[in-house]
Amino acid sequence: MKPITTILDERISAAIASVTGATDCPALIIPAKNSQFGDYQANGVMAAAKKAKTNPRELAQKIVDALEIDDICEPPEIAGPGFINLRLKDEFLANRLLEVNSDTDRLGIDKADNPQTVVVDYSGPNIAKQMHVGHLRSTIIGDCISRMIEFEGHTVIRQNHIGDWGTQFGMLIALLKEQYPHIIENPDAVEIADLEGFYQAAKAKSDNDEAFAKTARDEVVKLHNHDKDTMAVWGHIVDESRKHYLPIYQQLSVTLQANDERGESFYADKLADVVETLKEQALATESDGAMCVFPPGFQNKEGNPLPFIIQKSDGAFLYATTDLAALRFRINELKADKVIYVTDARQAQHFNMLFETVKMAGWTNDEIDLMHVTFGTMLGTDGKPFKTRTGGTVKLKDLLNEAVERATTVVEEKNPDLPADQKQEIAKAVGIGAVKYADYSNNRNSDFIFSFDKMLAMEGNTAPYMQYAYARIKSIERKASKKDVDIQNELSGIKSLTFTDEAEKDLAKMLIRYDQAIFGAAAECRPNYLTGYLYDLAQAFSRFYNACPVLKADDTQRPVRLLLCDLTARTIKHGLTQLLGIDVVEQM
RNA sequence: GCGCUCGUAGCUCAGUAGGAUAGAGCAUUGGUUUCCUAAACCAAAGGUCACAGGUUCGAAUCCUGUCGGGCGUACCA
Repeated sequence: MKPITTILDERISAAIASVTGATDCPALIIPAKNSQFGDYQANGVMAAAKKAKTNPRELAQKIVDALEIDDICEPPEIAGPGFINLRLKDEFLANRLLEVNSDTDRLGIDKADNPQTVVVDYSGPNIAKQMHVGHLRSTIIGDCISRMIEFEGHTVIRQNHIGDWGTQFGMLIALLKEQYPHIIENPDAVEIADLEGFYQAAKAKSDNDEAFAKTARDEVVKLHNHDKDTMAVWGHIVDESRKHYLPIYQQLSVTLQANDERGESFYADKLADVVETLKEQALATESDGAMCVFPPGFQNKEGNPLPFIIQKSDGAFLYATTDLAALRFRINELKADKVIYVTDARQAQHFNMLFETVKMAGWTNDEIDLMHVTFGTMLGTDGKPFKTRTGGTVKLKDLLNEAVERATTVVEEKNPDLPADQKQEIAKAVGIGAVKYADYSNNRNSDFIFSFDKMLAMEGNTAPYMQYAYARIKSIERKASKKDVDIQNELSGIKSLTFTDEAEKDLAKMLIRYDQAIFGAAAECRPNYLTGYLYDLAQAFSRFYNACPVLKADDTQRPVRLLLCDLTARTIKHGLTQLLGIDVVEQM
């Protein structure tokens, strides 16, 4: 279905063109800022009047006179300096709602006309270490972006650019070989429960033991030469690390799979060629012994050109080199039309230089959209970077477990009589949902203060608020049979709708706006646009629920209300589970 | 120094191309439960959108400057 704003925009833009002759004056339709102004407003008339050098209110009148829109709206009103205010006709709203309602899979949202291939790079844990809170934002924001773009009908290629290569693996391999001499023959027999602890031990040993440090360096060389024994141990480390982070993805309902991994190791043998190519193009030059590209517009503290270093003076490659190789791969091999990097804002300069270098090298073109989706830092309630009480890094596993524990307490309090396994299911959905939602609902560019108390207060714009709205609808459905209401029968019998209460109409108007919420959120990679919509929807439902009895309504009102309930539940469920990866529960 | 980013109610935050009287939640005050889940609903109060200029019919939003916070700025990722 064509979005309402698009329909209105086309009609009014056409009217503007017919009156002024200008075809470059869009109507600028948005949902009305204030309900007293109707349902939608056109903001474009003032700009059009300026271009045509006429009085905006007079122009608005001419546009309204030329406008053919009475199949959709009540007679438009002109207000203020030249706004055109539009109010949907009940009949149009009702038909639109029926149409959305009948589309079980996509809720009236068409797939993209021109599907693209979109590479989304997110999460990217360093596998020698546990996932900590720093990985949370990239992981879940990237996941939401992937889900939204995929739902729009594009082909999404998820890339988990894991840190699985480099000097730290030399140390790990050296220590493993030392402690488990048989690891080469039978790596699977060696279980590394605490990979990070093991890594810390290896690092400490390397700092204090010169012989060990040399062995570790030798292992790095062997790694680069794909020495069979060393690779076997390395492969085992990667396997073991997967046991740590895949369950966390599962717990978070993040869609990343093992086969989305394309880590640094994958690009290791492509790095020399990256440097060679850039040298041949005379883009890479030597400076202080390092191979550097100098994209214009960047400078260092001394005011000199800032290098994008692609090879260290000792010959080693860096993450800039790997990112160059990865981006070239994504464009050439994965055929990306768009590449989205989801990392924190501190890396903005790095990605600007990366994109600039790739443009200079001619590896990309104007058709390909390279996008760095940034986000701010997660802070503690003291406004400083989020740490444990003792000042350590907060492990993601611990944080998620605490969220579920706290949610368990709330469930016990609110609903002590439910079966234990159901309480556990609710606590999991609420706890994890609250953590994810708190992140999604913020503007991702802001630093945000992580507070269990705030997110699990479960009031306001939080996941539990929406989960609760959903559960209340499910409760109505459960109660229906006891009151001799056959929901399926009533719903399927609906041929037309008549609204009898403002709360019904307000809810209906929210329900037909889901498409816009998704388009806006996906286009700008801003999950908070989607959560904002879902919150508005849940609020509209809560008001409706409060004002309009459903099961007790009479035969003329009940089918409409049942439909509103059913579609609200489906929309909330779709938004939460399909796009945000947050579970809903039947009861809470 | 240069660059990026932020500064909105007591607190935590929204504010989707420059649009109308700047919005939520928490906290505060008051109201709603013989009724489908009160994890809810309704209402009141709360603002110099850091500050100063500018652009224009109109600025939290764009430009310039100032102040303040965070981050980045040559071989970590």
